Amino acid sequence: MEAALNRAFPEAADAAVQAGRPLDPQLAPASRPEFGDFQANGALALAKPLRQAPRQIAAAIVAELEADAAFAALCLPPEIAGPGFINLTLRPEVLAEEVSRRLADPRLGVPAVAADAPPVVVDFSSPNIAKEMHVGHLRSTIIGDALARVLEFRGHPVRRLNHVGDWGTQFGMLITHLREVAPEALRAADAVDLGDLVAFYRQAKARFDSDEAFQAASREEVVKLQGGDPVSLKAWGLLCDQSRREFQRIYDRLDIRLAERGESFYNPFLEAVVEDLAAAGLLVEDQGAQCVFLVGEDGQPSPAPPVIVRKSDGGFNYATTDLAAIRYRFAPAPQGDGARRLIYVTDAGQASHFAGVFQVARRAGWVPEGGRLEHVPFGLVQGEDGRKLKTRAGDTVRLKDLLDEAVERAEADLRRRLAEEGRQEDEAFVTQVATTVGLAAVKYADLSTNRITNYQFSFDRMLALQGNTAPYLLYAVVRIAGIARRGGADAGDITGPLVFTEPQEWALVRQLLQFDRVILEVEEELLPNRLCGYLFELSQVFNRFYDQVPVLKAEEPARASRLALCRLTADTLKLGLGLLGIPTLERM
RNA sequence: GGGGCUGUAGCUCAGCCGGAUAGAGCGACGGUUUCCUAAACCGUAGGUCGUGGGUUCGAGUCCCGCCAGCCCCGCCA
Repeated sequence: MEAALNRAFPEAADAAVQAGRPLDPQLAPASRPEFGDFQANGALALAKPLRQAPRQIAAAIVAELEADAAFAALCLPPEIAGPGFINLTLRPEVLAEEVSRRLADPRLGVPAVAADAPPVVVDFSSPNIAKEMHVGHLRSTIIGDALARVLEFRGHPVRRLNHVGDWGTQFGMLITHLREVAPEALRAADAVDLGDLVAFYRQAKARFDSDEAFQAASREEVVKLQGGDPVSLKAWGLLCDQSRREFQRIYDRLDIRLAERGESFYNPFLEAVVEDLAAAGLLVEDQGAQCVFLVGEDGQPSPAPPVIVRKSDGGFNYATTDLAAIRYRFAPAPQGDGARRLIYVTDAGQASHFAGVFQVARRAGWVPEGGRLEHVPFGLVQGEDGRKLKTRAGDTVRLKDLLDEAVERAEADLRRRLAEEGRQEDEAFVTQVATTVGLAAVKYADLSTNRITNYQFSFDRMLALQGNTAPYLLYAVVRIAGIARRGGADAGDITGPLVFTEPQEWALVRQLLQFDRVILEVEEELLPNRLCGYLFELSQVFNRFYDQVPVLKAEEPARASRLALCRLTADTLKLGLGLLGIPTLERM
């Protein structure tokens, strides 16, 4: 629809400006409903260069538009408003036809990219082995999954990579410590449970920070591990397996698919990374470490600390691993992923790290023509007191506990409602609804705010039944399902043209037809909250329609047209929520 | 000290390439149910968009300064 308008507009615009200069019509969606569907603001900008009144310029453009048959078939006569805005309104029959088309289209009007599109890497979640997943992993996991779903729906081959922390100094610490306090954990699977492992890790970290002998032993252990010592490798493998199973429980619960490719995967490439950088003349030795110094936008040396790719003790660090990952992901198969876009979903605190690493990768020539390298930062999860979310005891909140509580609260809420309404439902229903609503609430609350700002976590707000929340959206789907159950099952076979008369119907039509634009925007901007905002508005518009316009009791042909609108609304909500990783319900 | 992010209604947040009268939700106050799930809908009140300049026909949005909060800053990730 926008494309068609874009085709129609420049022709007229060019004609109008034959005597002048190139023209940007500044075509945009209307800022308010009473201005129609689109508005063109270009006339205002031209007033000065053309030395004409803006309304006069607008009138000239409108005259050209009206002479264009293709335009006239699409839009009602344009209106000039205010200081010189041109307001465009699509013809009702054009809108109705587009609704019909989408009803028959499983993609709901969203185009798919070419079948041979190159892979996109989405790097997200990335917990550390030997630690439990905590609230800090929540946002990366949920946002990363939603972005991956949107990109997959668009047809991109997406590599969902879990860059788990399974390598490096931390393992030296942990193995060294375990060797002393719980050697059985290094020899047999599941000798200690993960909770204990977490405690051991904490102890190891404390010793590492305070005990120089322990520090040295840990470093030595890392060297042995990186050198392929079989005993160390065996211990490492056991620890990884154990953590992996715990992570998988969370992922299964959240319905998140993820391929593990931890830091250790890049181990064989680290040496080559440093060699590449040396060959490119980027490497400088400083205080015994191999560094790449950064430059500012102007090409002058940057005051930012250098990226260290080889420590003074000869070991590699995370920057080296991240560089190896970039190199591998852009490199053509089979020695790489052949990707053209890398997306990193990590907290905003790592922004400067990624800025540095990305710059080094570019200067090393690893980023192909047209390759995109994007850090998708997000803010902290805060408690309702505005500080970093902690348990009452002051510990970090385990992800498992957080999900449990959301589901428990959803269940309590549901049972209270069932009692109030005197409804009888079996236990399977209660479990199903509580699980779906609770997890949906957690995901949606996170996704619905602009990710860059800190996010204030509140069970009460996310589970609220009104407002921009998962339960509100799920309820809209349930209402439509109710209509379908009571006689709307034939809504699929509309043969004649759709007929709409009520303003609430047109509002719903217009909202429904925005879906494709929103998806393309999320694909580009990587902001899932845009999709949430759209779905919330769609639910609101639908609820107004539902409240004020009868469907099943309407006379034909209105009844069939309204049923069709309901179906397209349900399809859009289900698809949209699905792209956020949220399943829907028929009843709740 | 350097860098990044944030600052919009009492609270939580939107605000798209700079467009017309600043947008929701919650909370407050008032109203709506012979009707498809009222978990809904309608209305009222509530704003110096942190602040001072600048650019522009037009600035919450772009540029510069300042203030406040949070985060990051060489061999952890």
